[in-house]
Amino acid sequence: MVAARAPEPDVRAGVLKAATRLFAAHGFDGTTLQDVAAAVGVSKPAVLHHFPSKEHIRAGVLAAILEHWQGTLPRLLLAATASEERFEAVFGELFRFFSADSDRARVVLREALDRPAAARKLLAGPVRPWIESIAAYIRAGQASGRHHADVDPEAYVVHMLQLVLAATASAPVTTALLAASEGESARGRYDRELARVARTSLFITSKDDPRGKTEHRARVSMGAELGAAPSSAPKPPHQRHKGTR
Amino acid sequence: MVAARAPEPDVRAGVLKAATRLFAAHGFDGTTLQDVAAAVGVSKPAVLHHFPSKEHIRAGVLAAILEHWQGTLPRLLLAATASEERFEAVFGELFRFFSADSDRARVVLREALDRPAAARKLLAGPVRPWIESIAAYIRAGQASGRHHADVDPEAYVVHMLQLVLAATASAPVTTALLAASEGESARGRYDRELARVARTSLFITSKDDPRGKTEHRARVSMGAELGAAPSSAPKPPHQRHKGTR
DNA sequence: CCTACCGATCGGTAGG
DNA sequence: CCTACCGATCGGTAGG
Repeated sequence: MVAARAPEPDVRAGVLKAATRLFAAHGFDGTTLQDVAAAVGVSKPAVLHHFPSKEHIRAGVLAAILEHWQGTLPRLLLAATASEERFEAVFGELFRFFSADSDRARVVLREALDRPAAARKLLAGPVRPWIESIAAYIRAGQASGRHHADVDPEAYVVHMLQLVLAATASAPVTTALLAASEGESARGRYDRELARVARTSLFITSKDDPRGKTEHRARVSMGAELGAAPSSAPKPPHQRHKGTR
Repeated sequence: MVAARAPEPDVRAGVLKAATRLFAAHGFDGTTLQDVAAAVGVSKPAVLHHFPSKEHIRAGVLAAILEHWQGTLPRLLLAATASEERFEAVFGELFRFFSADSDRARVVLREALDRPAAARKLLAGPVRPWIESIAAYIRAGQASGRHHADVDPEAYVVHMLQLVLAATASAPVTTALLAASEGESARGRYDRELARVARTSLFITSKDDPRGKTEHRARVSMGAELGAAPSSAPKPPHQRHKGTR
């Protein structure tokens, strides 16, 4: 049949991938349709065949990020039962997702800067239930004495979300300030301190002295990706079908 | 005589002020010289008389922010002697500076996104000594047992800088998620939790129980701007009088 | 889907 | 003569 040459089997997916990278690096205004077309390997009108306008590409990029969380978060919240497990599951997945492709963090951050009104609606709409359900877990942790009593649950979640976003997005810039120590890269120090801040400001540690880590502390980590090696492999969303009843 | 009407006594200062606001809202690429000129009330060539190019305006905006800290931080670090005072002085000034004009935070954040290489050099150059000196104070606090032993000083400072920047820059967006409770606005909850996260992840509190604050905690606040509501009692966050129970 | 274009608007600069 | 601008328009390029 036709299609003797197919440098990109799915132009639409290629456009979204290229646009995510280009929007992250240069912003929406700083990226031309020609840039996107060249990155995909097609012509500019070809891009506009799959997306009616540049604005539609922006919407598509953001929708792809949003959809990941709509499919992931409910499962995470249902699967983990213990408080520490839930913290590790949600915070770890949050960190891993944006760390695996930091362009996503930059795109989200730029969107908040470029179109605050639209971002507000997104937060007030589909994002709000996620925040609320995590906040509810924090309240349960406060009631049972595992979490600091003076934590403002919603505000805490918002700040941690923001911190992970900002830290991931600007890691190439900010890690320039950190020297690599023996056995740990600058990025390793950076990521470990990020997790420590999130954990320490939420959990009440039984031993709050300088002596060292408790097993509790070791448990509440963010998995192998954070502990030692730089996360090279984005975790495939391979899991059982949903509905953990 | 000259200058019958003087809508702007200092065009250069007016350009910097307007450009800061416009770059913050729409980005460098999203702002035209005509936008800047119109905001100042002069013609576009008039703007280009004071700044050889648009790029020089960008440099001027960033220089103004940098100069504030070059003049402020050394004094703050010298003035405050006690550990808590130093934390309050530096963190409070950091928060107040960007909170007083959140456009500055957005401009800095955008610069880190738009020109990571230039931002890296800025951090590796004039910013680095600031981070190092604050980190040295944290190490002293660790040695005397006031700060958590597992804090990574440089990484902590970088993350807190980032958190204040991101929180201030996107407050108009993110506070949409927080409801105002009795006696405290959504922004008040937001700012208070920000300070709490910074404090709790650094200081070892003598009493780490849910009972309430010590005088120690009250001291380590960020001044009148942040402590709008007297945080004397642990406030029940976010309760609704009607709705789902 | 490409080549060939359009209305407009960009940053920067001419003469007066 | 200098400065601090203005009205008009330059060569290129944007999204569509």
